Amino acid sequence: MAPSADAEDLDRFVETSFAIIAQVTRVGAEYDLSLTAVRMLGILRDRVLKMAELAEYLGLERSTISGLVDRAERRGLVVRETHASDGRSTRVRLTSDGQAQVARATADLATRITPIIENSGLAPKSSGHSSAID
Amino acid sequence: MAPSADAEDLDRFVETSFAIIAQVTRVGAEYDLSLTAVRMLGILRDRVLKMAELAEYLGLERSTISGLVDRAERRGLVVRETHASDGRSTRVRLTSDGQAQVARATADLATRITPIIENSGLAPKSSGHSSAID
DNA sequence: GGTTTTAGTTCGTATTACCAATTATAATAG
DNA sequence: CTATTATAATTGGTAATACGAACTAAAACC
Repeated sequence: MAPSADAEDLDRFVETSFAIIAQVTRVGAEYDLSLTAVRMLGILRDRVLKMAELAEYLGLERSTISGLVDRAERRGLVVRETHASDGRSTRVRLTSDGQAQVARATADLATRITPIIENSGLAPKSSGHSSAID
Repeated sequence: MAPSADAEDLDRFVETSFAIIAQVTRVGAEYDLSLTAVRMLGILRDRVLKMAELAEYLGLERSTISGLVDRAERRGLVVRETHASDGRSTRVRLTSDGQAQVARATADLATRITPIIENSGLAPKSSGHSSAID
């Protein structure tokens, strides 16, 4: 089950990952979004999450998420919605504008990432299929 | 040549990359090093570079590198060496302490990354071989 | 010698991130 | 049913990260 990777493969995989993140960062920069902001918007593509859940997904402190959402909200990319039955809880949702930007950015990304994969020494494992970007 | 990736593969690759970077970030945090600091030290593993070259490798401004190297130098991980024949040029080199930390961190990383690769839907392309982590 | 390039640094500002403390709401105990 | 405890998120303080513009110092060019 799955030909496991040796030390060189690991190095190559880390290297390729850095290259990809560099591209994500670059595309993000074109939209004036940080890597973290891009990650957050990517996660919110198909979900509505509470602040604490976002923190969990991103591996960051709740206080960091507050600022992150503040800035995204100020730009109209996301909105905060107060939970009906629990007044403490806030849920974050992409606006339609946010959705549009994420869609465009994702398309840009695909273009940039393809050549990296082709030169990575890594290949998709035939067709397993089970997408989602988070 | 090389079975090229479809849209789902791209998504999966981006997702896996984020997962890996999250692990690199986590291991870095254990050594109190940022993702960028880890990248820098990784690059310097087998090289001595000028400030401007480091900026190039990392895709950052020279002014950012100044601060980054400042902090790493303050901790004894790297040293600045003035070029003999060109008084403007500074070269950055890992100290032996820096080398030791990078070696340890790299080993830690391998442990954490292996399972991600196994579940990534991606596989090393047989044996091409040509390592290096930068 | 004087101007122009090149290499790095410094300064001001915004973002990112952490931790500790705080506010507001909910749940639980007595 | 108030009083305590727990949970959700925010605020404030600090450090690191990153940028661009302005600056210093050392070459290179003419």
